[in-house]
Amino acid sequence: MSLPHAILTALVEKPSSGLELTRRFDKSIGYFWSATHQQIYRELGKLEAEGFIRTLPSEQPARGQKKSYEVLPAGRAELARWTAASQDPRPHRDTLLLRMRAAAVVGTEGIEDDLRRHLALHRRQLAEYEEIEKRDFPPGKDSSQDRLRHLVLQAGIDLETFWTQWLTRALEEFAELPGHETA
Amino acid sequence: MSLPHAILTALVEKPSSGLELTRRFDKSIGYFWSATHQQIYRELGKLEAEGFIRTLPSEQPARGQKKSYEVLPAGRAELARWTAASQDPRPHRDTLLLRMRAAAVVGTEGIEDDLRRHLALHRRQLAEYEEIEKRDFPPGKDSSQDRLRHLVLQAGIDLETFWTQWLTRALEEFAELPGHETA
DNA sequence: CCAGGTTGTGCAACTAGTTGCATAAATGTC
DNA sequence: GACATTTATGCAACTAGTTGCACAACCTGG
Repeated sequence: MSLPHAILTALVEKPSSGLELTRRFDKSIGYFWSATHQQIYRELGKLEAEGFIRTLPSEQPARGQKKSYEVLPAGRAELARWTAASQDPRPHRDTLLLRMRAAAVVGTEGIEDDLRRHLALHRRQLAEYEEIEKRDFPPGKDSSQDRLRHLVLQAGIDLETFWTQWLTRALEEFAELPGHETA
Repeated sequence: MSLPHAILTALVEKPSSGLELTRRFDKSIGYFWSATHQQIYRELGKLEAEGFIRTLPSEQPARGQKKSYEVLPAGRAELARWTAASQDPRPHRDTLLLRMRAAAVVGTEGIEDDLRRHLALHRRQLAEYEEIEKRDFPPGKDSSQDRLRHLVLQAGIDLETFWTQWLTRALEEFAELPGHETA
């Protein structure tokens, strides 16, 4: 299971409260491991109970009161252990490909608009990644940390590039299908 | 939710028993929507209760006795409805990218072997897809159905190609990192 | 000074997916 | 014909993730 480790990583990078983590999961970390605020609060509770993190001393705990966490040595050790441990790739699920396959047997009626919508979303995401690359990884920034982080971003860029290309191609094929309406 | 629709698609393609479906989910459909046999049996029960599928008449139902299902008109209609309905891409989770990001803060100790292992797995999968392409989509087979199915397979090929290239590049970067052991 | 929005934390219930195990029939084998 | 293996169906319990809602504190304008 990966959510606790995603949180530990985020907290090692910078101690944060639940809401700050939620926001960071909406970008950055969330690009390849999403989580809702409820998952995050629940997990923070568990991680604290296990002695992997603790609340920053300064703040007094009260409901509706900001509560920041930092990673303890045990948490860092657990993160290192998990990172080094061998793991099988998890089976991969993609609704759009499934729908394409269904469309092959029940007809393509209606799916085309959604392909266009997905194409727009992936183009937007790609542009966002390229923006981040320009901002955070100018030439010359190449400490070990920077290189690893750049590699991760590169994976995001390549995946979005794949989707835009594949969707473009799919839409071209659709245009050539018999019975297709040409505007 | 997509599992019932994955099952409907598989059953429209060919009526099957639970175990046959399980086997088909281990390849083909399972390449982009995996499921265990327990998920499948549970879902078959629900789909039957909802009137989307029925057991093939000939067979008598008994535990340990093969029981095949076919799709009813209502099931086909539901599949068509679902296929055409607009859906947001589901957030995407990747443990390996998460571990790379963790490695940037806790060190790359130990992760390299696993990258190599993943590279081998993705190469194998890519080879398998290319085999299927050669077998099932020789030039000239291009009915609408074939073209759509080929498109789906192409996505699989492109994704595995991406992973092999990205992992190769990641391993090259690792080799250049300071403190890296060169054999 | 209080009504309404924003920020922040959190519980409870639900849906989806996984793991482990039980059971029954058919088939091969000594 | 007893025994092990394979084929096939299925239940129960668990883990992971989502959705809907409640609640407290703070901040801001009339």
